[in-house]
Order: sequence, then structure tokens, then C-alpha cells
Amino acid sequence: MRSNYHQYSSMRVRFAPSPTGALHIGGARTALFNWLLARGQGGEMVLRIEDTDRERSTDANIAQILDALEWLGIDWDEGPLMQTSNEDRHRAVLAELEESGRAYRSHATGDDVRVWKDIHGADRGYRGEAEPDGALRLRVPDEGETVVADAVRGETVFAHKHLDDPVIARADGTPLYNLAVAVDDLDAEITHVVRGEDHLSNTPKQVLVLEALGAPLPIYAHLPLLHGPDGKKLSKRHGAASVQELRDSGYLAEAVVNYMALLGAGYDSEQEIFPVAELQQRFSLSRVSKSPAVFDEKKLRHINGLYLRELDEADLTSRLERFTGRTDLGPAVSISREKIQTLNDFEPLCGFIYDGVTEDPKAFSKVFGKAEAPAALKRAREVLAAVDDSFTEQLIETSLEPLPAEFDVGAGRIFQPIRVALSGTTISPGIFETLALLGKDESLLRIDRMLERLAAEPDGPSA
RNA sequence: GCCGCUAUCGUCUAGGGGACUAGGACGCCGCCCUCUCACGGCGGAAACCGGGGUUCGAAUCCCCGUAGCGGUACCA
Repeated sequence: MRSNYHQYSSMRVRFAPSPTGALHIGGARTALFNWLLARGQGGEMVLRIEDTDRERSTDANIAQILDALEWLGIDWDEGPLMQTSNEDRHRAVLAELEESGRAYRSHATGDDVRVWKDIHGADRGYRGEAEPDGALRLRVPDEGETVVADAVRGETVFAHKHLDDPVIARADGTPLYNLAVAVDDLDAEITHVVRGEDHLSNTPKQVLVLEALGAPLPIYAHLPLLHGPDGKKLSKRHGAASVQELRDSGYLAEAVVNYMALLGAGYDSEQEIFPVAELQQRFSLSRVSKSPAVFDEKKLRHINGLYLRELDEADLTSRLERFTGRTDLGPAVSISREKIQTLNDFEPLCGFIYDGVTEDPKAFSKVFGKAEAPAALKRAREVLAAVDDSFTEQLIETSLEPLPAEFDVGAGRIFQPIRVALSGTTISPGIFETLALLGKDESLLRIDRMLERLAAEPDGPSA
């Protein structure tokens, strides 16, 4: 059974998405594993678009998949090949199979197959009679079994008596998936078929096609599926599920790659942050796990934060500017980088610097509900007004430092009022840095406005 | 229903017969740091699905059960 494996000298893998929607994380991970394998082994990767489902395959979807792969940094050596462009070859193979008697025409429908099973029981797969026309079914031998050699699962045995003769072409002669895949992989001299586990049950059909053709078999590797937090197959309702959505959520491509590599594979018992080159080196099909993995956005966020803080400032700045559409972010980047995990976290943290004070009644009432807060803010205003016009972080800190003692309160009781005056909220970058960045005039202006508001509400915040 | 795959902390995983009082990471809890939020540091709770074997010895091998998932299209 293991006699006819491929004899190609170098490894060739393929990623073959069907363009029926955006590239999901599951698909992206399949692409990544193929790519890591090829790049780590000096092999080649082929990109093939399985567009034989013309109803659902659109150019926009294809463009989206290419865009997602490019963003992730996954490249390929051949393609994108369109499966439909190989239809002549598919039809030739179909004709060959029919002529040799390995396949036959039949009008049997799914219902007919079901009736057959009801009569014959589970131990007899559907076997039809050859008819002059109709769909083309591949003849499965009654005896024996087909063994799928799987690099992650070992050998999986499918007894022929359980297999129905699979339909490999529609009545109109158009080839079906199981035929097209087998032929395309053969033609592309693919040595390792690495794909999702949902394809495992279809694999014997493809192996049977290859054997009917007397062709060599690739080595298969079926990856564990990705699930949502509820244990169900990952879908839209689990939040960011496509590569594009991840990008729009402010994740970094390198972090997404690192995280995806971790899903369904182990590399080291102590370490899990690996630059992509190391991932390529370490990746091995034998390190792929067999059980499904749950996509955990919390962990992605954590890893993203790690990568974000590793970026040099110019790089981070340009990424933030591209992401937010703002320009001249400059110093705001350095005072916020320790506090954000994604590109998307920047805006809520620092938006007030550019857009003015945020209205946050809860923050206002909480901070100015403290008796000394208005007076503390007034005093801070005086002290800050006296600071040299250079208004550096250091000078600001020195000037404000004595206030807590002066009011005999904790530092927070002095700084939070200032923070709310400047930003409107209780969360912002460090207060000295923020004051310095805003500049003396703007800082004093914002404090004055808050003081005026407080004066208008002499009994304290009503909110 | 039938066929197949899988089964270690809530999650991702390490483990491939003795090194396991089962390791790491995310998350969670507590403490420290601290002007908020984070970051960082320290500590803690938390798992071998159940039952039979095999073996001197099993998280690791085998069988059964159970559960989850996938497939079962003239979809891919």
C-alpha cells in the first residue's frame, strides 16, 4: 500500500483556497503552515485558486485572499493558478477513466444512494450500474481498503465496503472537486498536501482517482481545525474571524503570524515568541497537534502587545499614522507605546490630544467629587503658569511635585483632576508627559475651561 | 444513522513507559511598582475524560465506553 509514493526530489506544497469569501483565520493558518514547511525545507509553494464553484467564486474574493496573504508576508513560487483553467485536462482524465472502465455514467441521485444504503446496510457502499449518460462515478473496488498516509495522524484506513462510488463529474461533463484536486496536485507535482482536517474524509476518493490513473501519491497532512471560544467551528459570530478583520482591529501581521503558528502546533516547552525565520526553521509536521484548537483573541492581544513594544519608534509611528489616518503623531507615540496592545488602542488613549477633551461624566463626577479637587486644580494651574516657557517634562514634574504634601493628600488626588481637565477621562498617558506634549498654552487653556465649568457648578458635579 | 478523526489546567501547549510532587504561556486572583491605564516583577488557584488491560512501572502503549468535531452533495 505504500509502494507508490512520489519520487520527486524536492518538496512542493500548495495552498488551495476556494474564493467563496474572505480568507478566514483557519485558511490563513493552513497557508502559513504550508509556507513555513516549504520555506523551512527549501521547498516550493504553489498557490491555486479552487474556483470551480462559479456561483460563489468572485474576483473580489480572490483579490481579498491575495491581499491577506501579502499582508501576512506569505508568498508563493507559482500561481495563482485558476482551477477552472485546467478544465480541458480534467475532462481528458474523465474521458480516460470512463474509457478504461474505472468510472461509469449514472443517473443515481443522493436519494438513490440513501435507498441503497437502507437496503444493503452500512457495510456495502453504493455501487451503480453503468448507464449511457448521466453523472460520472468512480468505481470503488468492493474488496480491500485505501490507506491515507498522513504525516500528522499516521495511517488512516478506509475500507472500500464503506465507500460509495463518488461522483467525479456532473452530467454536463464538468469536473467535480475530488477529481480536480487530485489531478491538479498530480500535475503540479505536489509532494505534501497540507490542508484542514475537514478534508480527511474526502482523501480516499482522491487517492482512488490517483490510483486509477496509476499516479504517485502525495504525503498528506491534515491539520486540526480551528474553533471559536464556544468550541464550535470558527465563524463570523466569534468576532474578528478574517485576516482583514484582524488587520482592521489593529493587530500587527508579525504578531498574527506568530500567534497562528502556535495554534495547533508546539515548538518549545518554554518559549512561544518566535520571529518568522525561526518559525520556518522549527516548523515540522511532526510538531503539529492532532486535536482542534480554539482561537483566543486575548492571547493574540498579548502577543501583539509584545511585538508592538519591540517596534522601533519610527516604525510604530508610521504604522499608527497609516492605521489612524492622522499625521504628525510624533511624541504621542513614545508616551503611549507602553500602554497599548494594538494599533486600535491608540485612539481612545490619545485622541484627546488632537480632538480636544472627551466628555466623560463619570470621570468628571468621580474626580471632582473630591472636596479638594477644584482647589487642587486651581493651585496646579498657578504652579504650571509659573513654569518656564520651555515647559519640559522635567520642569513640570518639579513644579507639581510639592502639591500632594501641600494639600496633604495622595498624589492621585492632585494628578487626576489635572488629567480630567486635560483629557476629560481618568485614563491617559503619564500626566507630566501629557502636559509637556500639549504645551503650556494648551494645557493652561484646558485647565481654565475646567475651572470655569467648576465655578458654574459651585455645589460640585451634578452628573 | 453510517464512516473517520480527536481527547493534559478555562484556553494554546510541553510530555512520545521511570527525569511528573505533570512544565511554560494567555486569562484569572493576590502582592509589589505607581499620577490613571498599562508595562514589569513576585506569588497563587487551575489539567492527565471514564473504565479495563499490557508492564516491575502509564499522562505516555492496547481495548471498550463517553464526549466533541469532521465527512457523508451532480459544493469546495
